[in-house]
Amino acid sequence: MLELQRIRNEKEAVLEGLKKRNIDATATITKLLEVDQEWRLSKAELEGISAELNQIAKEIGDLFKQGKQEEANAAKSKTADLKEKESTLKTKVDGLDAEMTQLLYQLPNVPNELVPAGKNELDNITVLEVGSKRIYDFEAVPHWDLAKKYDLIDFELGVKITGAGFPIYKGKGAKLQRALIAFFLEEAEKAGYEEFIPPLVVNEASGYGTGQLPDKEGQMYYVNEDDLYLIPTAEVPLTNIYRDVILPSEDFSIKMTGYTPCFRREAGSYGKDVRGLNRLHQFDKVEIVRIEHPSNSEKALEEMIDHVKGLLEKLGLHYRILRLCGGDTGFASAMTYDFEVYSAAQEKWLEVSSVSRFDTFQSTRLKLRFKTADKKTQLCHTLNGSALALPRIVASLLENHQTPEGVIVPEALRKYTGFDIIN
RNA sequence: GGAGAGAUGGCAGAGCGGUUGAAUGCACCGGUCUUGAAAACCGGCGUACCGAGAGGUAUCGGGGGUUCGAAUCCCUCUCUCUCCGCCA
Repeated sequence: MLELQRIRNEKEAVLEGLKKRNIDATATITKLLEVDQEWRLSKAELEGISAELNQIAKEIGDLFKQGKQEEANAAKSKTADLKEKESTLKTKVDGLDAEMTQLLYQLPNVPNELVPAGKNELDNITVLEVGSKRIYDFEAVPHWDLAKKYDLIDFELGVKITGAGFPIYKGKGAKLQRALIAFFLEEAEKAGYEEFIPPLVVNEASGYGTGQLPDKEGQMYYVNEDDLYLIPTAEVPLTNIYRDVILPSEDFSIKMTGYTPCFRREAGSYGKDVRGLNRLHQFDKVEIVRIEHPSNSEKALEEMIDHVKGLLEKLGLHYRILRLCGGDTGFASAMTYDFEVYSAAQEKWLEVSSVSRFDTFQSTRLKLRFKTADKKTQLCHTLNGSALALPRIVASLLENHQTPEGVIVPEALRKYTGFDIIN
């Protein structure tokens, strides 16, 4: 959620920034400022009346103490009118307040100055490409066929047990999952991230905290009986650890990591994009989350990017990094870098990681703050990234490391898998 | 699932319907003392919003009610704890 203060003070800059998302927020913001203006006036009036009532109540108390019953009772009669006004104004102020919140929820984050304007993925900027497309001297096979050939993943069996999008990993396929998770966690630990194992279901407040609610309500699985949501990413429980927290000093840098399964309804997906491991309802992911002083979030983002680069390089994957354009940047994000690995077999780039800085967009909702040296409270910045999500990494590994003899396991992974080839 | 108890400031823990935004202790910050530290003593110490400021308002789990006045009374929801049952 954008800070109201910022919209008041930098209206033009906010509008200009949102244009990069192809959003003309003029109407919303004009309305918002109107409501805000009225809210402030009404609130001032309300508080004046409350003050008056408080004053009278105090006087009545004193009169009773002095035994002046009659005067006290006389004073009581003065309040009826004020109470009536107070009640009306209270309703009005609450209504305006709710209206502002509603309007604020509609506004996405303002993109960072580096974010290019643009509509969709075509406008993203490739900032780096490492490696080159592999040339095959045989027909490259897509991962879903490889998974079948080597009996690694059974998609049909998953349909039987649960439904489409819930694959069953078996044998070396299962072990590869476990190896990747261990590898990613250990790399994160080496980079200074503390490991957490959070709950896989969260309450409503947590959903609002990181911005999944109310924007993406339909994307999460919902447990009606207990009013809980299955997490779509470890970002939700990990970041919410710091909901309603005021860090005691401005000297902090919180680095968390966690492996969790992730659950996404993916309503609206269809066709080729969902083939094989490309899009699942349940998948595994190691997430990295950071909570930073505003002055450090730029550096933190760089570090996270370097971390993900390191992972992909250790896995021997050819990849590129995109700086997403305004239109492709997520609702809550101020700037997002996507990592994509090229799949020759599918003849397309697969998104394997997304690293974002949210600035104060999440911490506004989370009420995540820190104390400055002069004892003021100030909002923290939050960031997060996948490091990494498994399915498309598995797809990439299978497709890019395939040989006629089998799939070669990257060196870095072997100590976790215990085997060096899948055949 | 059944029965009971409870929810107050960073923590612990008082609180009669009327200067209680809230005693007290601990923690924390500043100071005095000390060569330094500890101890002792003095002072400070929640959050949010409105306001240029003075100041005002709200907040004792959430919501509603009674009252001139609610942390204190009533209703309701949520959560926590204890015991019993069930179970990994």
